[in-house]
Amino acid sequence: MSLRHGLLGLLAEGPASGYDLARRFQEALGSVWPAQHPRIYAELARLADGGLIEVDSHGPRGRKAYRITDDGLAEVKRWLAAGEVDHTFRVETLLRAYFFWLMEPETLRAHLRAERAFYEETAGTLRAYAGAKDRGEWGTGPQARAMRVAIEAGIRVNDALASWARWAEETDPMSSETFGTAPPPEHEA
Amino acid sequence: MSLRHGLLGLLAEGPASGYDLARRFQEALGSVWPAQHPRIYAELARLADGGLIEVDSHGPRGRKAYRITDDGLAEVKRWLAAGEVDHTFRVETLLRAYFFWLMEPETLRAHLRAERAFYEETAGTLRAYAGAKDRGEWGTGPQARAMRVAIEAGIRVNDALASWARWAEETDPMSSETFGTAPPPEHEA
DNA sequence: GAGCGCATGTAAAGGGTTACATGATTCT
DNA sequence: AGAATCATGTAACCCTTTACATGCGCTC
Repeated sequence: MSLRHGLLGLLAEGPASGYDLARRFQEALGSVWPAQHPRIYAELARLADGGLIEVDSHGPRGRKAYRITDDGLAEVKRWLAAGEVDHTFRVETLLRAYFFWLMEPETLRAHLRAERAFYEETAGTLRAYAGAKDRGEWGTGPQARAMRVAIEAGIRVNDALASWARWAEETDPMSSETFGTAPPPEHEA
Repeated sequence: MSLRHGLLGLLAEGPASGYDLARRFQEALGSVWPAQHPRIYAELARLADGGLIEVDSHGPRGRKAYRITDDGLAEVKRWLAAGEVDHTFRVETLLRAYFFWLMEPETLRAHLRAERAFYEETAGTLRAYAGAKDRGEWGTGPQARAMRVAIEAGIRVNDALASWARWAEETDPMSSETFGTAPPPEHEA
């Protein structure tokens, strides 16, 4: 359950409404932690109930902005400091790989091509963002720096998966006698 | 909802009971797709209800082994062939990176060290598995080859995250004036 | 004044986790 | 005989997704 802490973290940057948070979750964290508005509104109500956030202001069409409280800020920091990191890696691409042996060779090749294209494109997009950050186009404050670090992780992971898909295409492991006879693959960049 | 297809995929290798599947999900897919036994038993009941699997045999202490049906096999293959891959990347490490700016410098350094150690160790373990596979110690059939490909993805992703954590430790982005002034980082292996 | 985007929510159904419960077999 | 482990399930709770519902304010 990290939606709770994700919301607190975003609110630590400044007051925001449920609508804002839904948009920012989608844009900034969407590929890492999807969250739809119903859950966000529900969680905001719970957080307000627990005194971790409070209503900051009322705006135009029923808009309600929340502000993080001292208790709330302490809670995010506690969460970040506590080492209990869940290292589960929920990525469908990896799950599917276990079942490649069930696929027709041509289907598999098409799949790997598409995957590689996707990860290469994503890595490229992230690199462009990173470049903009490095040129200071998004500010140089702590948040911008943290975002830069997060983007770097995204670049490296997407690169890794792109290179994996390329490797899998090239060694064509499911239709040849590659394994059990050939030397282990080199781990190039 | 991929537990359904994960179960079908495992059953495509041969009959198994809910208990078996829970163990295999934990061991083989646990770091990628966690699944607890209550959900597995429930899903098996649903799959049997839909005619995608059927009871294969009854064993010792109430053991019920299931077998995949032709419909079930067709359904996994359909799923694998359909290109609708969800590229969401649910990894808590990445989520936390967005909030690094809320951490004390020493806490952050300790966190990055621990993360790097974890990913390096995991990559090492996977490399050992991969070596065993390459020596043919786990057979050379289609399943073993698919497993090898999946492990390769794990190695590359864990390496990527280890190298990211090392990079973040070294550039110390949250306590220095690295960004907005320095040249972009090199993307070494 | 028509239409779009803002903004909040409820409802229903399903997915996932944790705790509880039970009994059978095998091992020592 | 006692302990460990095999094996299946139910119950409660929470998280997540999708669909439905509503109304305000701005722009054209």
